[in-house]
Amino acid sequence: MNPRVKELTGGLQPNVNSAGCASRGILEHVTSRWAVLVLAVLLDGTHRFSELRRAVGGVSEKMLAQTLQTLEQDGLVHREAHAVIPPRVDYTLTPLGEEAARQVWALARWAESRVPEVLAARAAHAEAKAAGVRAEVTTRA
Amino acid sequence: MNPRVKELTGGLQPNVNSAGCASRGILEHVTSRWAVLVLAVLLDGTHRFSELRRAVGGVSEKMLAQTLQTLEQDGLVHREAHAVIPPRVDYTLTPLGEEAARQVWALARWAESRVPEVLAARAAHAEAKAAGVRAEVTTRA
DNA sequence: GAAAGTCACTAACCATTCGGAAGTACCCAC
DNA sequence: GTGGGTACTTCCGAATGGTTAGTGACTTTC
Repeated sequence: MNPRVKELTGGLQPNVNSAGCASRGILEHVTSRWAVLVLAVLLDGTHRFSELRRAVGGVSEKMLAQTLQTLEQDGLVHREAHAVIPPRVDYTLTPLGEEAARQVWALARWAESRVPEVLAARAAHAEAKAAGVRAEVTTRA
Repeated sequence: MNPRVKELTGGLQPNVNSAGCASRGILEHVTSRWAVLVLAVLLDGTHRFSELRRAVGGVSEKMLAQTLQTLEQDGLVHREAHAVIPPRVDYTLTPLGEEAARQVWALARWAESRVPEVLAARAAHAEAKAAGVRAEVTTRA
């Protein structure tokens, strides 16, 4: 496609780099703070609300409920409410959700495997900053 | 390992599901709103600040600067400032950053490929909600 | 000369989103 | 009666993000 035409028409293909593109919103949902963790946990199979709550350390019931609702709306998670008391709701990944979950699961494993390197980088950066060696491009008077 | 012992000691392996774990922070940084996009763009190679600003639609200079700083501190991005006027700063993925970038790049492509399905799910969900078919577990009086 | 432009940030202030705490309904156990 | 279980919802404050203006050192234009 002629680049000028693409620029004028905004392009016909989804592009996460385009601010108004639907794929941007989808990506934002999937990579949001709690969704990443919830999706990865659900890869183990169906979970109840309280099971998810316990599995994902630090999440509040509010944020969990909110996250699950978003994932359900996007069609990534299937919610099944049982007509029982106490209430029981099961959450399961849809096929679409599984695709996303596999990817964020790998990302989570990557983060876990790289803790020493990142911690070392942070320490080095803090040290360099304390020594004032970071090049200053725009110097404050 | 004995599950009881693991529970008491908090586990020795990094685990994103554990709220205080360093890997949680790493994952949060990598999956933060603008980092995902910046990492994916940098997979194409070194970029200047202004190039990144243009490539990632919708990001402000403030958020871009903030995101790049975080990525630099985590050791995912290498920042190289040139002693020239106008200022010129180049950003390049480190080997560590490349690993993360490849994963979020794949996720971005996935999001782009699944726009129709997600939009359909959202429409179906809105319709079901309007029809009031979502099962209510805790009914308001 | 003044004004505007380049670039990569930073500061100040306001807007939006997220988080903490409490509440909801209906049951059971002590 | 109190407290527990479950899956949410509501209210209000805290935190983050967005907008706007500013910074410095130069260059170009009028």
